Amino acid sequence: MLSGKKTVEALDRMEVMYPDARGELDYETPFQYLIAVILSAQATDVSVNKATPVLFKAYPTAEKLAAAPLESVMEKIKTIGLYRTKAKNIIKASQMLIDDFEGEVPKTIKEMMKLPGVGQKTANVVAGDLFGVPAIAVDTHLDRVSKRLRICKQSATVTEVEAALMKKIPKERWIQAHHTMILFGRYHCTARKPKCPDCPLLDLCAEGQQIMKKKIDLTK
DNA sequence: ATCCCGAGGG
DNA sequence: CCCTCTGGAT
Repeated sequence: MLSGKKTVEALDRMEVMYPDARGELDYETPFQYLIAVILSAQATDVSVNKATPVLFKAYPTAEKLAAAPLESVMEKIKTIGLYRTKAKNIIKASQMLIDDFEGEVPKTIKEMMKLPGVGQKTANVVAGDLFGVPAIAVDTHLDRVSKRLRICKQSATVTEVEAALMKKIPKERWIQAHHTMILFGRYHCTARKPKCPDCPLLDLCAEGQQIMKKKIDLTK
């Protein structure tokens, strides 16, 4: 298992690679950010950014989206995928914002998770980015990167990955670490063809060294 | 554990 | 063709 000290060292090097990492979803209001993050589940932010301008032009506020016809919303977000579930979720979530949260995005992770389509990961992202609530949202990239670096064990659940990261990374760095690790995972430590030969973290990475060995063995 | 689910990359 | 994408609900 990678120590806390080496985990921070790994994070430092990732921040050199991605100095100004931040979310890449487009939005204009807190409400729109919440919706965009809900829509980004199992989808690329590129595909979300392609659909949301049309959606937010028609339904820019919780009031508008809460009253929107299901068919119309489905059609506008169809290209994102998982569109039936997501259309229902964002309409219902908008209705709940009006009915239960005075039309505002709730300020706590616990309250946000009452909204349909909002789980631990989405709530962490939104609370962190909108309200500065210290949190580390573990998505597919953080999960993969953490396991390859052995920051946590291979079998760790999302909650366990989150706990390991929170333990090993200073609290004031949690939110930035999330964005940095996303970009590192998205563009460098990719799921399929990770750029291990060109990785500044290779000496810290158990998986990377294993992958490199296999390549050498294959060429042999 | 399984379903949802289109777009893009390899 | 197959895999992956800032997951969540059942």
